Amino acid sequence: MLTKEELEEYCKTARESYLPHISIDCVVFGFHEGLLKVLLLTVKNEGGWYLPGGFVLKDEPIELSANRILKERTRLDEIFLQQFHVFGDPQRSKQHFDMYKDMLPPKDNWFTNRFLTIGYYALVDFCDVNPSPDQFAATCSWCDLNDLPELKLDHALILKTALDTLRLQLNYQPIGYNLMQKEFTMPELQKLYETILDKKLDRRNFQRRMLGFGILKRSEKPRKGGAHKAPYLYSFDLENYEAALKEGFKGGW
Amino acid sequence: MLTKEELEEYCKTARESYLPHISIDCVVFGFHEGLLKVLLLTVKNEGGWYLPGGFVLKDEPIELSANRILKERTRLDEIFLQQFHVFGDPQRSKQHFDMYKDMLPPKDNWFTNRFLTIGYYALVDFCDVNPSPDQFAATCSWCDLNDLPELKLDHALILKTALDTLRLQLNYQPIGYNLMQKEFTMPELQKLYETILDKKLDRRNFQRRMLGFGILKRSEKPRKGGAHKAPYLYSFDLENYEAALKEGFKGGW
DNA sequence: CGCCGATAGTGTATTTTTGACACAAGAGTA
DNA sequence: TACTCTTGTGTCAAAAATACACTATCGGCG
Repeated sequence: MLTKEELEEYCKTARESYLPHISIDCVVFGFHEGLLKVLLLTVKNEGGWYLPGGFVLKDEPIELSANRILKERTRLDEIFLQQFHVFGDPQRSKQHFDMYKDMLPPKDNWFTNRFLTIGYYALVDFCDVNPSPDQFAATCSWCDLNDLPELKLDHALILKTALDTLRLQLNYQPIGYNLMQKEFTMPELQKLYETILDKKLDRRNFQRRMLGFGILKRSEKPRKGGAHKAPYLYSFDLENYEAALKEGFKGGW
Repeated sequence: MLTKEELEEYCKTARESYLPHISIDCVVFGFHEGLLKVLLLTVKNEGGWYLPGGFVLKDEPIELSANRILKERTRLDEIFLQQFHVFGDPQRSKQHFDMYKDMLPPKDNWFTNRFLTIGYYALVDFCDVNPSPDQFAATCSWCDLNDLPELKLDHALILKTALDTLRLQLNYQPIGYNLMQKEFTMPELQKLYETILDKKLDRRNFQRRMLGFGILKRSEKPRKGGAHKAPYLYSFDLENYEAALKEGFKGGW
């Protein structure tokens, strides 16, 4: 929560720099140890969790806005970002900023405006990311999708919509490629599919089908270390992968 | 094109009523005689074709905006509308309204603002629609998708994106239901699928598969009149249809 | 009235893909 | 070396997709 002076300063800058009434919220997905994760923030001096979000500069393409916002708020840069929905309920942020309501007259107060928010989902390699909060955030951390805290605003809806989109686009977007590490085992990839689809898959049929797409390259050396049979390592054959995505992977899961 | 007085009046009303920097454009699809059609407008005293579009009232949910805009501009009401993409290039409308640029100072001039536009696609029963232009439009008419005029602004991109979305969502949205008349023949439905997918399908396999979904009811009486064997009439079994859509029709085309 | 052309309805053999399942192989551990 | 756990691979039956051919019925025409 901001002091009156901070609020005034912030609102002034915001009005000068950003398009009014428009925001962007990002759902950043990562995958680690068989679990889907989302990057969430908490705000200083305030309880509750938020998706990383921000505003659109007056002369900035929105794709770049989304990228910039993520970079500013989480230090992530040049990652896979995909617009998925606009949330335009006039009430969606109405009560939320009540705390600032009386500090400034409505016409000066950026936060009592109505905001449409454009939802983007992002896919990152969990291991590449070292979440670190920006000046406004107290914390920035990965949360397990199965164990989410309560989210502020309509961010739970945005998150759910992102997840539904992910599920629907699994055959048309490079989701595996962007969420997995460079090299991975077949069981790890299967776990990702199972998590996104929320459904158990048969190990052998999954492997047959995946290999059938012709988008995987098998590395010579298996991964050692576990107390079991060493699994082969795979990586995506980017050329074939992209060609296959244009058609979509046929068949359902 | 507006006179200076009309422009002043319009800008004043717009600033009072609408959210700035945000617009909505609608791609209205219809299907008639085996061809996909799109509803396009021309503007009075100006060449060129546009998608029907408009603005969001300050306190209006965007879904209602889209509905209202279509109603105002084309008299269509309560039709299937689906948000599909936001177009946010800062240049997308920059040059377009140059004709109004010098009539009013930039801060008063609604049209020299940057606009993000939210794309909606709409599906209507062609026969229900009697296109009629509103006060701003000179004409409002169906255009064949294979024979489109040149579109203003980035409306060609918006239209193409809508069409791509339609193709991807064919198995998840009630596209057939909303584009076909209440009763239709199997070859007519097949033609719709062929048109959207831009691909020939086998008559017999199409029929078997469609019937296999269990979403069609066959009417007792066939359609008479043509100089050929009378085809059966079908209609959608709405209950099964909606249940099936939740899962998605499995398999590709 | 019967034949023709065109379109619609239905069936069947073949191939491909899915789904279910079992066993062998390798790596660490006791 | 035997055991456990996990991964890799093969096989068979069922289901689905594909390719293709025949029959039925309408209106029109001689």
